[in-house]
Amino acid sequence: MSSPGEHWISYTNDLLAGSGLRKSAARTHVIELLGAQHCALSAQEIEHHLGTDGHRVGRASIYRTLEMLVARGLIKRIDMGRAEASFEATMPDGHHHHHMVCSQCGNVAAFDDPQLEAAIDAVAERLSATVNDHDVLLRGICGTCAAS
Amino acid sequence: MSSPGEHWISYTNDLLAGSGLRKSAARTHVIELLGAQHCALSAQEIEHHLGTDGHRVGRASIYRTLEMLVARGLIKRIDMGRAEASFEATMPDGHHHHHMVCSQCGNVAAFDDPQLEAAIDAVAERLSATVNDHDVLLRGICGTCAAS
DNA sequence: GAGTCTAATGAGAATGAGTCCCATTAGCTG
DNA sequence: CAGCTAATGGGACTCATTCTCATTAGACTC
Ligand SMILES: [Mn+2]
Ligand SMILES: [Mn+2]
Ligand SMILES: [Zn+2]
Ligand SMILES: [Zn+2]
Repeated sequence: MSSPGEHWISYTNDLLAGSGLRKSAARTHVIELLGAQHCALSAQEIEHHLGTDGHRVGRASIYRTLEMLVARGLIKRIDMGRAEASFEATMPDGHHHHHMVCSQCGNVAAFDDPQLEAAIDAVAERLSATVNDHDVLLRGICGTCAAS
Repeated sequence: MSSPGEHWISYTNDLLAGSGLRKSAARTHVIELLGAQHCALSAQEIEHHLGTDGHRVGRASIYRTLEMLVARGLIKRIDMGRAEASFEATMPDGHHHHHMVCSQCGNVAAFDDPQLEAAIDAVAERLSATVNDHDVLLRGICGTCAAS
């Protein structure tokens, strides 16, 4: 059984293998951690998770890897209104989700909505400009906070 | 002739007048600058504009004013992927626009799309959570950059 | 396997947006 | 005008992110 995350990991490794990049433990660990996630992680969370897993990686290397992956479109930087940015794998088929942040507890929920995607494509069509990426962030009250 | 910005300024001043806040030059200048804008400004841009206009205001007061206005829903904090956040007036009738950033030159264009708003309302309906705000950011190539 | 070249690493310094502190200024009320 | 205290602003501080640079370690040759 190969999860979508494992698919992304091998896809990413294959892509990087043929790019003149040397193999490195630091990069491998960051990529495998990102691939194991179902939602975004911040640089700090990555540093902490890797440390806990016994695969400590220098902060500079984490940021360098993230920058490199963003530049190649393999991950996406996501800003959720917090102090630090988050990063998540981008599926090669373009499939993705967006986020809703609870303004009370800060909890983040992912959602996937084809009709919203269609609406955004339509907007891009209406504006006569080339749109190649978009962010959507909803803010509101999550279920847990609503029941209080 | 009263522009929408002037309307926002008086609306804001009226609202603040009946809130136990003292009148202050610093706050007044920030509010008038924001009201004169048709799109978002960063704290740094505000500091610079006010300095140029001969109305220098301390950085701390600028941030305090922005925080206060955000807390009362009079302005909105907008993150456009840059290092600093931007802020723009929120019209009392809820009317607003979103932004498209050129990934080449960084230029920002505002757009207003009722159909997109309807689509977002529909998403909020589908998720069974209370959604009370949203951000949308498009990234792409602007007209100027496309012609190069 | 040793030698060479240089990409990659990581500790720590540097940067910079935003926050905090606190002595001073200036609205407001009587 | 006096007294009270909200508001100001210079500058210290925080903390995410970037930069520096001496060291490590892939990859390729012999
Ligand atoms: Mn989408
Ligand atoms: Mn909208
Ligand atoms: Zn919540
Ligand atoms: Zn452009």
